[in-house]
Amino acid sequence: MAKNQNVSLSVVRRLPRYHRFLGELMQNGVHRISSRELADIMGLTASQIRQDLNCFGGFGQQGYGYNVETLYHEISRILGLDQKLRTILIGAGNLGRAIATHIEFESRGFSLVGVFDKSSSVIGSSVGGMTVRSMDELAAFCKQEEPVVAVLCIPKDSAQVLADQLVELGIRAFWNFSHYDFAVSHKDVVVENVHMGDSLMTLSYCVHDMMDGESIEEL
Amino acid sequence: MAKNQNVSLSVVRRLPRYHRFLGELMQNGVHRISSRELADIMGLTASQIRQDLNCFGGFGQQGYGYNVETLYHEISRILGLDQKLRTILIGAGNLGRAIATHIEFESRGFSLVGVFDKSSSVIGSSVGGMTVRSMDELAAFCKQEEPVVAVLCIPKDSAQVLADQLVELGIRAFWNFSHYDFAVSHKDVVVENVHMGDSLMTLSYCVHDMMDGESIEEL
DNA sequence: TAGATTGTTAATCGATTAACAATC
DNA sequence: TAGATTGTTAATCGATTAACAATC
Repeated sequence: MAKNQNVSLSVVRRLPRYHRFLGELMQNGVHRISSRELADIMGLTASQIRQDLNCFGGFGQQGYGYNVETLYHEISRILGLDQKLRTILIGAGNLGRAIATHIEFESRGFSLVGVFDKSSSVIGSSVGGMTVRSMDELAAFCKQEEPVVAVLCIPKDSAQVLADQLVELGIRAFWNFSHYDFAVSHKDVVVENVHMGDSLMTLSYCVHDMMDGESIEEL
Repeated sequence: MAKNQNVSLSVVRRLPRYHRFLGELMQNGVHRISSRELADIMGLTASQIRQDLNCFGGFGQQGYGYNVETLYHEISRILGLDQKLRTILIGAGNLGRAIATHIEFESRGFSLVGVFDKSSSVIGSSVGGMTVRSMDELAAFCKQEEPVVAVLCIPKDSAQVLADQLVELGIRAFWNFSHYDFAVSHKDVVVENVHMGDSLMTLSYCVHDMMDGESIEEL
């Protein structure tokens, strides 16, 4: 039924934001919303919202708008949030521990089943109710537990070395926090990069751009 | 001299990635590179690289290409990495502490000058060589130290409440890790959102999309 | 029914790619 | 000089916005 053939990444990246706003509307007891109202709240155009949603099907009703609960659940389904992709996290340093404890994997379509590190100083310690395992156990663990997703919270060089090995062990998707650039990567493997350093540098540019604009005051 | 008038955000977001690859080339002792070679390494087109760079000036030389060191330093300058924007971090929970210790602010144009939290259980503790301050000290601290950037590692509701107050105190830019959506925000204030939850949900979609494609095997 | 709002097609806008003259 | 590669203009592609007939 779903007509999600080749939906562009631009559209897909907006879905979680729709999901977030619709969840909030639900909490506020709003049951019905038009594309125009939602557009005003989210700072988009009504056209764009209707175009985006119609990539996946006609969820609205002419003359009425959209039912908030229905749309929320449809988007949940489209994103696959009802699934539980078995996930391992590699690198239990500052960042890895924060992500393991801070991120709600379960409500986002994932299930964190193992945490690994190479350093004996953290192996055996507890992170988010999970015992950190040695990298030596990785292969056996993957054979037994069959995780499909790996969260990489390790330095660039380790990521580069580990990537191929993880694909060999059955990993099909990476949530990559390392500075290693997966851009040119394996076929049939999905990579989502979270390059915080890049994000911060972009902010730096924007701050200076804004401040320059102030002093010169162009026409 | 710089002709960076209204450079699109698409271009700006590619600059940190150029910076990263050029830094690596430098480390590998490469002194000269053509747009074609760089494009091959980065998985872009040579046209795009030349277009991007020419938003800021002609850094290359016909028949030769680009000098790696020169280009690296030019991009550093364009991004403002030589500056040190005074920055405070709010929220010393799991994520806040990880960001304070894990992110290299100094090499990215920022200088972390204060960490704040409202919880007495972390106030006074040390994070990345800094003592966590009480939120009660925030106003006085801002008056004295004049930070311009705030990193928000706090829950959505706190962020919503705090945002206006921080702008009042002179904050001009936010690096936002909260689920609060700054999209429709103050004028003359820059916001860079790092919505990890959205990123993870996007990954969920992509994984299912890839796996669906496998079983159906479409023409 | 009349009013409202969708789904969808057409028009516009912006970003990417191709082409090539300029020039090192 | 001849070869290579840029800077820049033109062509293409994709994404966003506008318009409107369909319909609840």
